[in-house]
Amino acid sequence: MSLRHAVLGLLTTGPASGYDLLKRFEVSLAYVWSATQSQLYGELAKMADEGLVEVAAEGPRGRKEYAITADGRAALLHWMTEVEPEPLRRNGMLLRVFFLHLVDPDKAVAFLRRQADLAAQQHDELSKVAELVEQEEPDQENKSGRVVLEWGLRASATYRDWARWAETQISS
Amino acid sequence: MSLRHAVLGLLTTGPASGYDLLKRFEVSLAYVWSATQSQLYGELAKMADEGLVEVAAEGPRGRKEYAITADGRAALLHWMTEVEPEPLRRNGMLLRVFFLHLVDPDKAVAFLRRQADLAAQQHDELSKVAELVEQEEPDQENKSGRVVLEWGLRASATYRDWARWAETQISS
DNA sequence: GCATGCATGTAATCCGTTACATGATTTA
DNA sequence: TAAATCATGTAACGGATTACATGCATGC
Repeated sequence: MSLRHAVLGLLTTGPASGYDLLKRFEVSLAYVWSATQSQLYGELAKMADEGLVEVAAEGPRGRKEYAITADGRAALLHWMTEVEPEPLRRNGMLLRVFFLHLVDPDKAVAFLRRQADLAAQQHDELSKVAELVEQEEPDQENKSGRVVLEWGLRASATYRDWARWAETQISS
Repeated sequence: MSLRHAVLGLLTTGPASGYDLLKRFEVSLAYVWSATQSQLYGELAKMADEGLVEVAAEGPRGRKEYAITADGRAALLHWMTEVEPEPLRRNGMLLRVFFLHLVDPDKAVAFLRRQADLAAQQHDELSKVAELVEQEEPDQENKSGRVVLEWGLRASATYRDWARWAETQISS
């Protein structure tokens, strides 16, 4: 049920079409909340029905620009502060590690090495993003973004270091 | 598609009924892979159809004990080493943080404080589990479990420290 | 005029959750 | 004998993915 809240959040910076939103899901929200194209269009239609958004303008090629309504804004704020985030309960990487004693030790090591490499790579990419962001003028809006970025940096470093440590545990 | 692999992994230690498996999902796999009762029974029936598991024994109250087959074992090993884990792409807590500039600063701080507390609590609980586990005789099977536990310890500590740091960022 | 990008929509299928429904066995 | 636990199954619904389908506008 969070897709609509992600949409509402994105619309707080101004009206946007489904197409615009899709790109913002792919870029800024890539690792925070993902959505497919067909999911988005369907959800926007439902949200318009329910009065959370409205079509503010129509453009060429059937483009519809949606704007958040007062009801939509209220729903967003309620969800942000009154609804508890669901803890994550599915992690395919960890599920594999849980049964890692079943595979050849060299395959287990290769698996962990790969996870460490992926995490290291992600950490490097985020570090580059962080450099760019640090040069921007700070404001309220990008402050939240920086806090999320910092989470990414810390999480990827933790993941990388854990995978390297795990490798030593399996080998011994 | 990982539910079946979780089931196969659990069955490598011996035959079990849907009911047995459900409890193991709730306890050992709680934060690794969750499943509901109706999902499990449905999946076991499908897996039996496909020859990944078989009914090895029947007991009182209609109890059916499932055992992993050679095909099931092959499917599990293939998935473990040849199929890349899906990166996580949805995190409701981070989605809220991404839009945290939209709420009153005191509500934002309260949100982060709560996340820090939850993470700290989880870290404490896992620490207690770790103490118990360290007293067990080490073997191949619990080695994987310890590696997962270590992930939990590191992830919860990172999460806790990040949330405390984020609080200072929002307040300033 | 052709390729690329903009732009929306629908259908089929799968996975997951919630709720309902039923009944046998054990234990206090 | 009543309560707790063991044990399985199904139906309805909602959310997510994949694939299909279509067509306009812009820039080269």
